[in-house]
Amino acid sequence: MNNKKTSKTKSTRIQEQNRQRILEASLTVFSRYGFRGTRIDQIAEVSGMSRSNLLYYFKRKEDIYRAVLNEILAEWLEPLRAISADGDPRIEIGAYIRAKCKMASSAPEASRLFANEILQGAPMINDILTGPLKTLVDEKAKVLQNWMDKGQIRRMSPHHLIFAIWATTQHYSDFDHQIKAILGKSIIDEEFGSEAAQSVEDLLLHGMLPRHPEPNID
Amino acid sequence: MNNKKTSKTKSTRIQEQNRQRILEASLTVFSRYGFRGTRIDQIAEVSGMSRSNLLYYFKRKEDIYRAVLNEILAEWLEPLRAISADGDPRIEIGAYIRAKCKMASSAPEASRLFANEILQGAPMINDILTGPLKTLVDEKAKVLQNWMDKGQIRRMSPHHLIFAIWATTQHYSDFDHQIKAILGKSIIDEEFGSEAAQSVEDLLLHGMLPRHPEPNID
DNA sequence: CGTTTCCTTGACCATATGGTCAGGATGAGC
DNA sequence: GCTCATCCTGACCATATGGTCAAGGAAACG
Repeated sequence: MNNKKTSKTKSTRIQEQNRQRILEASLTVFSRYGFRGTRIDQIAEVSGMSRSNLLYYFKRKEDIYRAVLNEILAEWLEPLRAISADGDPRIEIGAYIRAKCKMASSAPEASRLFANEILQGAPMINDILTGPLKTLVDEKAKVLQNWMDKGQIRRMSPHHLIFAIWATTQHYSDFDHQIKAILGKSIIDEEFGSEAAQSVEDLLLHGMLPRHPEPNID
Repeated sequence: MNNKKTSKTKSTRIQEQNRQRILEASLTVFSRYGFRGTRIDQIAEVSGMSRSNLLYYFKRKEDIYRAVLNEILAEWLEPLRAISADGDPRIEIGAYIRAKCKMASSAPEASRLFANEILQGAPMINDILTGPLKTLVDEKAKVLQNWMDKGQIRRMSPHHLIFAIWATTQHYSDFDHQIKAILGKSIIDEEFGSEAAQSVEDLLLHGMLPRHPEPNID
């Protein structure tokens, strides 16, 4: 039953395939309707397999949900982790913003899944938010604070700055439908994606960099 | 008190009261679980009345949902409408940002309801998004554009600027739970609310104002 | 008081939904 | 081909859910 039986039972490529198929379909449906609003049959339909078969791979609806969540969680936080205290803030934060925009463009459903989960009170990932996420954010806030102390970026609340980056970038995936209604363009569209990325990066960098064009301190 | 009871027109204070009670409870539940994830019984429970009685006032779940949506829609767009083309951009946009933050603080559920509706593809308000909302946004985008042409704010995509304001302000209500997990503070808390408002206003204004401290051009 | 209209309720129904199960189909190794 | 483990399915079940209904209260109003 348990995957990984060390040597032999390799979870049979077919198993690997179907699990993946289910997870992909689940991401689509869960990201749209949230946990409670999602019906197993929908996932089955989207994944193109019978509900019975789907339940053969995941005993419970909640199991699928948690699996999807876990699968994208690490990758989701990666860009923030990548911010280096030793780098130049313009470069580091600029890269972070671009990475987040890239993700909004290439994985909008993941963003919406988290949005949905948070909206519903984060019942499944609350421990992650208050644990690893908080730790990571606090750590990077210190990095920002350090840059501020050195005068490399303007003095402001580092936490709020992080929230602003999250908000502006994720907005393009979470509210994609609204933006589509207003502009007729979607973040999925690569061209619009880079246009949005540039806008956000420009606005935020200008907002956080000191007014007097900071002399190169090399 | 009973001014208009003679004709068959309802009003009937008791009716007015109960409808309101239902709408309030509905906002709470719908904003959390979205349309599909919400159960009528939940609304009944939160509103403190029997499901039968609730269905006496609203025949269908969808009727309640639409009613709530409509009730808060106009008020939701009001701040954007209030932006005056004749004012100073710093004042106008600053006021807009503060108004949006205020709403995020005082009516976070309304924000979350919209967020949920958009996430689910805006099935109920798509016509509003592509109609009145788009019109309003386009109109205000022109106002911004005009300010840019006059050099009062930096040149950038006005639409993306509006999105950035929406994103940063609404983030505090939509992702309140996440912020609470990280900072231990909620946008509901008045003190934190104004702290957030200041941060956002400061960051965005600095981001959009020209670098060289714009001389008063009065 | 009686009547009328409005308000509330519990019982009821059809269907949707999450989840189980026994057994049949399929494929891999022999 | 044969065997066994894996894979898949339709039938089935218990409960949840949206929604209806008839009838029992309460309030207005003469």
